Parts: sequence; C-alpha cells; structure tokens
Amino acid sequence: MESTISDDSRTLADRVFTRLQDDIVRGALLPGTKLGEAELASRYGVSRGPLREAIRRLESRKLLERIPHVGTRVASLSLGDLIEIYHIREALEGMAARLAATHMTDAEIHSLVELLGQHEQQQDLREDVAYFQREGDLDFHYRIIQGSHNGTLIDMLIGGIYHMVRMYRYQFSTVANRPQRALQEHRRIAEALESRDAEMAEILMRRHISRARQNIEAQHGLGAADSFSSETKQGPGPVEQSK
Amino acid sequence: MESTISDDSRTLADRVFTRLQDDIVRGALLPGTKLGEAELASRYGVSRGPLREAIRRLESRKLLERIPHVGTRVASLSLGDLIEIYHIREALEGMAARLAATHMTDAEIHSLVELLGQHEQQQDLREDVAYFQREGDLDFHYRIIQGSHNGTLIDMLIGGIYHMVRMYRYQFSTVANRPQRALQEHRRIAEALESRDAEMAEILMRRHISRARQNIEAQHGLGAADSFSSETKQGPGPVEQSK
DNA sequence: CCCGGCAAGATTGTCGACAATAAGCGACCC
DNA sequence: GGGTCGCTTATTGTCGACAATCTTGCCGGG
Repeated sequence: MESTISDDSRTLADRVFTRLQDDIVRGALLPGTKLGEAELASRYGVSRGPLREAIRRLESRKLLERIPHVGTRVASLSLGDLIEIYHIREALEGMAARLAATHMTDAEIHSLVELLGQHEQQQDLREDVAYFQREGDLDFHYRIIQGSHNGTLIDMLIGGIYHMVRMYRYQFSTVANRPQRALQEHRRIAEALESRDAEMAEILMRRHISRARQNIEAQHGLGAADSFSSETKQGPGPVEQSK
Repeated sequence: MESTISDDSRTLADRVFTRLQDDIVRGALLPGTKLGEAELASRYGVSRGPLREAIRRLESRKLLERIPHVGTRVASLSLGDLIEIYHIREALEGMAARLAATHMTDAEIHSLVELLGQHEQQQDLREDVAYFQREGDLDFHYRIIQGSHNGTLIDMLIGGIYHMVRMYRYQFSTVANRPQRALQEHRRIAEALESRDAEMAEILMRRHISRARQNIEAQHGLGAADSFSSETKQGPGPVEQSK
C-alpha cells in the first residue's frame, strides 16, 4: 500500500537507490547484513554499475557501511547513535518549529490541524494504533520541517536524518508507547503555530523531542551507550524482499 | 589516525572523489560549470566508472547538481542558501560548543588556546592575514566541533556542511574583514570552555556565528532578513561556461 | 599442538564498449 | 517568414568482462 510509489526516476541507479533505501529503512535488510554486489544486482535486476552508484549514495547517508575491498554491510548502529541523533533533532527541529511559526502559510497550518484531527480519530478507533501513530508522527514532523521553508534545513532533516530515525524505529521496535501524550504535545505545538508564537513553538518542539529521547533511554535500559555494538553476524540468507 | 586527509584512500573512486571535492571547494571549478564525464575521466586519469561513483557522492553532499540524461554541474548556490547554512551552523555549532565545554579534555582545550596564540601572532605580523585567518577560523571551529565528542554531529558538520562553507568563502571571497573582532570572540569562547561553562559557550558561539552571518548580509547588500528564501533560481548570469 | 606462510577461491575494483536519451540543427510545411 | 517535425550527434546510462585484492583453508615447521 504505497502511496505515490514511483518517483519513477528515469535512471535505474536512482530507482535501485530508492528501493534499497526502502528495504533498509523498513527492516527488510537487517543491520549488519553483508550485501554482496552480485546478489543485490540479480535481486534488483540491474547490473553492478548502477548498483554501486546507489551504494555510494547510501554510504553517504550513513545507511551503509563500506570497507574497501571487503564489502558493504547495512549500518548497524548503536543506541548511543540514536541518542545523538535525537539531540541533533532537538536543536534542528526546534529551529524548524520556530521558523515554521513565521513562514508557514495559513493553509499549511490548517492542513496540519486537520491531520491532527485524523490522528485523534484513529486514536479513538483502536488501541493498537502503533503503526499509524508511528507513521503519523513522522508525518507531523515532516510537515513542520517543510513549513520552515528553509531548503537546506529540509534537505538535512528529511534527506539526511529521518531515514536513520525510521530505520531505528523499525529496528528497535521503538513504538511510541505513549501516543496519547505525544498527540497532546503535537496539539500544543500546532496551537503555538496557529498563534504564530515562534518562541513557544521552538520550546514545545524541543521538549517534545527531548521527552521522546528520554522515553527511549528509559525503555532500553540506561545509557550504556558506548559498549553496545552487538557484532553477531547475521545470516545473509533469509532476507525477505517485501514488494 | 591519519592527519593527512588528501589521498589516503586506496580505491580510485575515493581518490577522485577527494580530488574533485577539493577542486570544487577551492574554486578551481567555478560554480555552474558543466562537467562532462569523459573530460573529467581523462583529466583525472580514471575510467568513467569510479568517476560516476564519485559524482554520486558529491551530489549527495550538495556540491554537484545532476540532471538525468543531461549532465552534471558544479552547484551554483545563492546567497540565500549561504544564509540558511549560517542559521543552521548557529544551532548546530552552538550545540557543539555546549557539548565541548563538558566533553573536551584538558589537553584539547590547552591545544585550542595555543592555536589562538598562534593566530594572534600571525595577526600581529601582517595586516594581510586574510588567508591565514580564514583557514585558522575553520581550524578553530573544527576543533570545537571535534571537541563535542558527538560522532553524528561531527559527521554532519564537517562532512556535510563545512565543505559548502568553504566553497562559499572562496566563491564570494568572503574574507573575514574583521579578523580582529573574530579573534576576540574566539578568545571568549575558549575562555568559556576553560571554565567549563557550557551555557556561556553556547551563547557566545551562537553570537559569533550570528555576527558572521550579519556581516555577510551587510557586505553583500542584501538587507532583507526575513524573505531570504528566494525560491526563484536566480541564475548567476556570468558563469555561463559553455565551450 | 599452535603458529606462520602459501595457494585457491571468491568478491570487489576498474575498464572499455554498446544502447538509450536529450540537445542541436536543418529542412519542410503552413 | 515562422513554426514544427525529424534527423544527426554528442553525452549519459548500462552492461559484461578483466584485473586486483581480501578471505579462507591447508600445509609445513617450530
């Protein structure tokens, strides 16, 4: 059920880049999995040329780890890295919220409020709203980032950080275990945007992300961040290719 | 640990990536220049395969703009983008300074202070300290970023943003026209780090970068602070380098 | 029994050639 | 005379093959 599937990027390299990124982010390829070029090439039905270009791009995005003459593996990242990312998100998305309070159009804000309404309905309908809320949360943040109208910031956040966030979420099953509260916080942020209160929007957004981070820290034990690299070699065989 | 960043990489693709990036950042290739693959391949003495991989990586770093089936050009970026970048630097390097105040070792801080001493001497020796101060400024910021001991932040700043900053500096000849003042601000930041005052370090760093941004804005006559998001792709006319 | 060197296998890195697409240009039609 | 269509050409995209390097298993020596 993919909406707007195709960036039908004209070139094969771009398409395999997108597909590979999706497979990594969605957890179809487990972190640490060794990716043989020949295998991937036959899997995606392309030659090794475009595949290597895609790999280099994913490597730039820190989704793949490559060692020259050895091979490429799906980036297996520690909990500490996730915490680092959340700290950065706090700074960057706080800034995005502040900018959004000024630069967002009325239509954009209205649409955002509508989105929150949908989330509330979904919340009312089912308790098992993990997946929807999870995606919805991303959607909410996406819109505010876009609302900053700062192209560089948008690229950095959406093109550079959010893929990692999504990968972590799937990996750790970091389902928002407090969707109720998160939704309330979203609502507050939206209210600040509606009243064009930039400072308040930034503060609330920073708080929101900070709480999410604390939640993760508490959920996964404590912050023994450094020595947490489980090097268990995952078997390369059972990689499912979800269409 | 390798200190020389030049061409330490074993593979041709990595080396041509580094060399191409250097040529772009240092202004050897003017923004807007169309890069033919065959020409570049012969210039760097490699085949088109590794070259294309390097191009894809530079494209990810926003140093190259590529249009499928059309070609690749050196990213020609507007002044507005530079302002955006400085806003982001303000948030990110402010955070870096705050973290550095806590996580930097005494040795690192001491070395930083020594570096500032060298800058002062250079400043005393010659008035035409543009180049040294320029590189020195980068060096100062580099060290504080590294001092944050936040790997993701370091990657994002040094690997993702600073190349653009350097490119802009060469392009606009944005030489620090107030090295005296900048050096003073650096000194203050270092003092805050010495006294482990995280909050102060962040505030001073944010101020420092904010002033640099204002300086650029004033220097280039673009007084419009709010509407810097000129979405219209203002082609920098004179760089039409077609053969 | 353990360690170091060596060879075989496999995988990655690189290259040259072929195919597909878009820009440039001229001729033809309105 | 202007506009549009089709062809030419150059450039990019893709592919298969060759070479370099790392890994792995084996053999011999200490």
